[in-house]
Amino acid sequence: MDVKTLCLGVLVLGDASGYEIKKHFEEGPFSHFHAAGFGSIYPALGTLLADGLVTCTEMAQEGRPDKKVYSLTEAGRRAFRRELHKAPSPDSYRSEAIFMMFFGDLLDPDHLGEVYQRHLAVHRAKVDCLSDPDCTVAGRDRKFVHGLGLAVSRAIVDYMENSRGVLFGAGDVVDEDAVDEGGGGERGAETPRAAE
Amino acid sequence: MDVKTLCLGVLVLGDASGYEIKKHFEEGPFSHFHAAGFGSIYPALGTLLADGLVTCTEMAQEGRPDKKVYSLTEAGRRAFRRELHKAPSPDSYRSEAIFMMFFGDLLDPDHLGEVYQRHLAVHRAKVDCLSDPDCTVAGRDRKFVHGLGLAVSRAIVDYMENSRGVLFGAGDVVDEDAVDEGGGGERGAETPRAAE
DNA sequence: CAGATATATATCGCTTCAATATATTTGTTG
DNA sequence: CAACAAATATATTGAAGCGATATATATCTG
Repeated sequence: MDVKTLCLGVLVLGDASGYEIKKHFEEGPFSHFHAAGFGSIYPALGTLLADGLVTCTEMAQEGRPDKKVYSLTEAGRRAFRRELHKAPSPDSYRSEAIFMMFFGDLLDPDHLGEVYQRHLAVHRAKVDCLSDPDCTVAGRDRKFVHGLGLAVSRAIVDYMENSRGVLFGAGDVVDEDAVDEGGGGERGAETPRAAE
Repeated sequence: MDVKTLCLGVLVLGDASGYEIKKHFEEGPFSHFHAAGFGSIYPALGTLLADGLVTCTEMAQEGRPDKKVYSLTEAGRRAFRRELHKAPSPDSYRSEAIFMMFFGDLLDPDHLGEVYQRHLAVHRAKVDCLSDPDCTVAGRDRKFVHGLGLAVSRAIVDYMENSRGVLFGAGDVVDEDAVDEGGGGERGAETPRAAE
């Protein structure tokens, strides 16, 4: 399944521009199980347009740059359903943070603590986001997928909180305040201190 | 973090050939959170060799084709530790199966049931594999990562079993024996013909 | 008023992936 | 025992995708 199909999937939910499609992968309901960057979305939309699977309406807006809003055609909808009926390729999960923790014995304890805290913070933020009532979705299948994402993130948070000692060794607990956010400045909300 | 670093990580665990490195990503402890194919492993090993981060011993074995066994050099070990101290890039999880279930309303009910059963079977197999005492690893950090993988797979299995009704709708239960897989076979099992 | 952030599209080069080619041995099955 | 499939082992190639970057403008923040 390529980026073309992913784009068709977003367009099933409603018309969108390339920029908005990317936001769907970053923030929307797709963010838990797929991703795509500009470098693949724009060429994909070009191909889809050439193949007649989408149409494009240029919206010259005052202020912001022109917006190219893409809509699914009937042929596009059919092509999407056809793709959905193929056999799914196996899941792939990649986590550099977990890779680093796996080699924790080679790591500077401070850095290990930072990687651990950051990873935990990311998944806590995900739980918060998915628990937010604003974020609820319509339709039984959407609800199912939403719940699955929440269950996984909760499992990660629970495990990491309860098995902290396995990673850091009992009696050798790293000072938690030392690993305060400071310079990183990405999406991670402030780190609520862990259970102790 | 590129494939070169991933290969160095495998070689930290012990000398290996390209073929064996790939098996580590398919079956070993890395399989839960990373992957790499031949098309990236062999070029990566070539670069590492040219950079002096690994050495290569050609083992002319009777029977099977020659085996090129790679070993980490001191420079390689240093380079690996340096890489490990960079900031990890965010996790990425991609699942075509979940994508399909998300659009379950557009799917043939048979195909939806198949995708669901297959996905559940894959994660049940993962739980079995990780619960197997043969599979236990040494070292507190390895144990931590191992436990994390198990926790996630368990959460997926539990959620999918308990929330079956959300996806399929109460009263419209799909026959379970139709797509049963048994415990043992993992990905390679025979493909029951899909719709089309 | 400066600088950062958000909206919006697009391209380039490098990395990575899936498929395929080659060669040999071991296991299976009719 | 011949025929075939599967495992062991390395390598290449073409296509796809990702990260970084360029461009342009508007709004928000200090």
